[in-house]
Formats: sequence, C-alpha cells, structure tokens
Amino acid sequence: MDQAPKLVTDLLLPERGGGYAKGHETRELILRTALHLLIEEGYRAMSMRRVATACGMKLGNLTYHYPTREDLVRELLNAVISSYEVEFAAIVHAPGVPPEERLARVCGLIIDDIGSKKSTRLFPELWALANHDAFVYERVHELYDRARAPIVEIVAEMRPDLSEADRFDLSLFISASMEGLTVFAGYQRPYGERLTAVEAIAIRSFIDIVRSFKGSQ
Amino acid sequence: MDQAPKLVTDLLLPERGGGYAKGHETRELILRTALHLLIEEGYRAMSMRRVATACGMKLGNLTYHYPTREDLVRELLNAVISSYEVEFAAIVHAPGVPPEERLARVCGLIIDDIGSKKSTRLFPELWALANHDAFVYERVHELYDRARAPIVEIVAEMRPDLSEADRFDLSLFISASMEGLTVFAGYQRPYGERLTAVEAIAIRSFIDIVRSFKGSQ
DNA sequence: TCCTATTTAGGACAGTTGACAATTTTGCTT
DNA sequence: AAGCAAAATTGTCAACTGTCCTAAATAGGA
Repeated sequence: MDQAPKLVTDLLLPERGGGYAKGHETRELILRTALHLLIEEGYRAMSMRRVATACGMKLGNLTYHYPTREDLVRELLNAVISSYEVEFAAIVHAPGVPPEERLARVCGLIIDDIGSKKSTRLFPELWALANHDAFVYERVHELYDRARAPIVEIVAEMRPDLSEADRFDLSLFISASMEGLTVFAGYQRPYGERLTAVEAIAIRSFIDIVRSFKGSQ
Repeated sequence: MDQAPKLVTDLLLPERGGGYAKGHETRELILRTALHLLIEEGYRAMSMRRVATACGMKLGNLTYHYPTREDLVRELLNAVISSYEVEFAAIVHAPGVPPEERLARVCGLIIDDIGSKKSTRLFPELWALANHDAFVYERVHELYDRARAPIVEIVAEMRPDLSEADRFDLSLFISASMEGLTVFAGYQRPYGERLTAVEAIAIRSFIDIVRSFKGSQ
C-alpha cells in the first residue's frame, strides 16, 4: 500500500541444472529475503544468520546453497541486475515516435523507477559497496552502461553532427542527472513529493541541451 | 600525488572547554583517522579497535574520548559536515558578477569537489547510512539544504517572475544533477576523466533551463 | 606544587559473525 | 519400494564486535 506499481521484476535468477525444484524455490526465497533485508535494514543487517532466520530455515541450509557470504552477495547482485537489464532491453524500440518523445519516455521510466522504494534504497547501498568491492563496482557500472545505451542511441539520432565523444558526454550527463535525484527526491527522501515536478524540468532540460549543444571543437 | 588540491578543510571539530590542548589534538587525530578508514575501507572497517590501532593508541583511550561508537560517528559526521558548511558559506558573495557567472562558479566548485577522492568515496557511504540512520539522514540533508541555498538565491535573481516552488524545483534539479555525477564521473569512477567535459555541459544546461523555464502554471 | 586530564595496560563481558563438519531428513528416479 | 542425491538440521569453531571496568602511570595547567 505504500508502493508505486512495480516497474521491474525484483529478481531473475539463473537456472541451475540437476537440482530439485525445491532447491530452486529455496534459492529464490533466500535471494528475495536477502534483498528485502538489504532494502529494509541495510547491508549490515544482511548477515547469513539473519537471512536464514528470516527465511525460516537453519543457517546450515543457507550455507549449503550459498557456501560463503560472498557467494550470496554475488548471486543476489546478479539476480537483481539481470531483472533491470531485462527491463531496459524492452524499452529501446518504438518505431515512428520522434526521438524527443522517445527520450522523454525513457527518462520518464527511469525517473519513475528512481522514485520506487526498491531503487531509492538499493542503489545507494550498491554505490557504497562499489567503493570497496571490485565485483560490485564492475557489475553496477555494467548495468548503467546498458541503461545508458538507449539514451546514447537517441542522442545520436538527434545530433548526428556531433562527435561520438560529445554524444556520450551528453548521455552521461543525462543519466547522472537522473540518478542524482535518488538522494533528494527518491522514495521517502526529503523532496520526494517534488519528483514529478522535477522530472518535467529534467526532461525539458535534457531535450534542450541535446538540441542546442555546440560541439566541443 | 593522486589528489587534486584540497577544496574543503577535511575536518572542523568543536572546541571543548576545560580540556588540555593534548586532548584536542588526540580527538582530531581520532576523527581524522576514522575518516581515513571510512574513505579507504568503508564503514565496516571503521570499528573502534581498528580506529584505535590505526591511531597508535589503546582501545581504552579511544573510549575515553568517545565512549560509544555512536558518539564517534556523530562527532565525525559533525566535523566533516561543518567543514563543508564553512566552505559553502564563503562562496555566496561576489558582488558585481552577473548571476549566470555566479551560477557557473558555484556549480564549478561543487563539481570540482565531487571529483575529489574524499567526496567521491564519502558521500555514497553517507547516502547508504542515511537510509537506515535518522541522525545521518538529518545531518546530510541539512548540509545539502545549505549547499543549495546559494543556488536558490541565484535562480531567484535570474527568474523573479517564477513562483518560489518553481525556483526551488529548478535548484533541486541542478543540485541533484551534480551529485549524480559522483557515481559516474567521480574520483576513479569509470568516466572520471570526462568530468570536466560533462561539467561544461551541465553548467550550460543549468543556465539554459533556468533562463527558458516556463512556470508550472 | 597540586589537581585534573590524559594515557597505558590489562582484562572481561555478552553478543555476533562467517565458516565448517557430521548427521539426518527429504525428494526424485529407477 | 529401494537407493541415491539433494536438501535440511545440528553443533562447533575461532575471530571479531561494542561496551565496560580497574589500576596505575604520565603529563598539562593553575
């Protein structure tokens, strides 16, 4: 009752040949519970024991499926990020729609997602983790590269006259601008109720700068 | 050798009447060491024992100055944030300079700071902490409110015709845009070398949107 | 000088953590 | 129904955490 409609499937976990169906269900429960704990109480609370207890299972069983905490974190990250990637892959195509409109739609989707509890809570945790964990760093920025790809494409369509570097910098600015809203206007952030208004400003601003930007040469 | 010129004094700790100068020095050493640990190895590494060891002192001495870990965290946050606030307070005034130029200068300073190792590493940690710690949340957003104040002022000067809400939303977009760069173009982030180029795009974009924005009515 | 702040040197406490091993129970297939 | 692999249980391990404590030594400032 406190959440906008889900934009992204929460988890997408890999098939693992050979096991029972029960095992797959258990692993899904584990990752879902771990994610819930991460979002609700932060990374520290996502200990092996708390995850196991919250799952209603014994610690030994958790370490049976995920022998180390690092395994759990890696699999969780893979599952979370895969679900985002599936989402972004679906956005790209909308034939016949002018690029400005497509840019507005893509940005609208991303900003709406930023306003969700899951994204508002999850990504700052990931940014902090990425500071000191190479695997998280790599995986997170891989995700952002994919999320930025549609923007790069649209910018290229709008400004074929620009160099690739200029187009990339524009896209980088656009995606960074949106992510920055997480901290201020995300779910239950101090100016969360301004998100819609700021979204309009952002999209207008993005279209303007792409249209009017004079190349760096 | 890997750091841009320091933009902000690292720490600003409160005077404590009655004590010796030695005690003050020790507390400064403690907070400085704790901050270093936080930046270099993250929040988990900032344990009482590790801070004490890194300071070359005994645990008992650390708990003498900061009885609980919460005390240490609070004082550290206060000291770090105070130093930023002092910095921002100095930026505001530049009489005779047109508002566009002042906006460009303020944003330039903020974005330069975002490119520093300290800010790139520290703020994502704080954002994550703020997710589940009311004190950190309050203190961090208090800082951002102060950092945004000069922007709000300049926007008001440029667009006195707009409503206060519109001006605030514009300022919010501007500050959020800049903070978002932390993740992508901060120190040792994947596109850190693009920060200067993106800074130019950002500033141009900010001036454009403030100039051209049509009120929400 | 004398009082107080600071520091060292220990230790102890209860609690948590990740990891592992031995064991039992369960579920699927033949 | 049997048998084997998967799944789950139980118990233990060393290491770490924050907090608290005492006793003694040292140093600063009035």
